[in-house]
Amino acid sequence: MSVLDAERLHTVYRLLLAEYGPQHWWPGDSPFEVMVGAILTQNTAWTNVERGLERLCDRIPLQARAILSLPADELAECLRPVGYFNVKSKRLRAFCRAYLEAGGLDGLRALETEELRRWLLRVHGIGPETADDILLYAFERPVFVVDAYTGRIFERLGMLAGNPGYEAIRHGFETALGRDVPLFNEYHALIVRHGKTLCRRTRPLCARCCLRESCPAG
DNA sequence: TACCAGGAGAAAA
DNA sequence: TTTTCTCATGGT
Repeated sequence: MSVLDAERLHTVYRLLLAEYGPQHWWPGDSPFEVMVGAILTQNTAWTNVERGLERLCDRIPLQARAILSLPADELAECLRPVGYFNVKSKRLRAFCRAYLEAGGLDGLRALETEELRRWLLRVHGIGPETADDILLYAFERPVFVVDAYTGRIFERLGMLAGNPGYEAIRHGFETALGRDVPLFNEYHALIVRHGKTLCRRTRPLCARCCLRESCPAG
């Protein structure tokens, strides 16, 4: 049973913010760069994404038409440091085609949040987490991003149980916290920061975890 | 050396 | 419908 109540979630947020400080996400100069980064960072460390973006931007401007103008194999070669470069080359091209067909940034901005989310999920290579990354960090829509760290950390805190699934967890956070874009932005970034630092599967259960002494789960 | 990373889609059961 | 497999470079 899940117990994602507002008070406990805010307590965890305050602890994380006190421990790590503001994370200033997303690291991208434009909404389009955020969207590209969201696709490239799937199951990949951000440092690898930065290398790939740098190689890509050395060749072309970071624009949908320019990306599509690159032959698929050359795009993949640019993306080699990212990992999964053949897969991500196809996904990025699919996104760029859909993006242009939808009328670019203005066309997508005109869509209501749920409509935009459905549009994103229809694009090859964009699943729930990537769609929500894009909604929150590129379009500033009040959508909470759930990732593997979220499930891992809040299960350990006793606030999630029984593998409730992506949508249920997302709904739980959004219901408890309200539609607060700055809070969602910082909270997800802090979860990732904490997860990277202390909560890998192979490490002891939050041995030095900043949440341990003040664990909202008691 | 082995494990993991800011997942998603295809294939198999 | 649910579970398992595949994609891949770079850091720890």
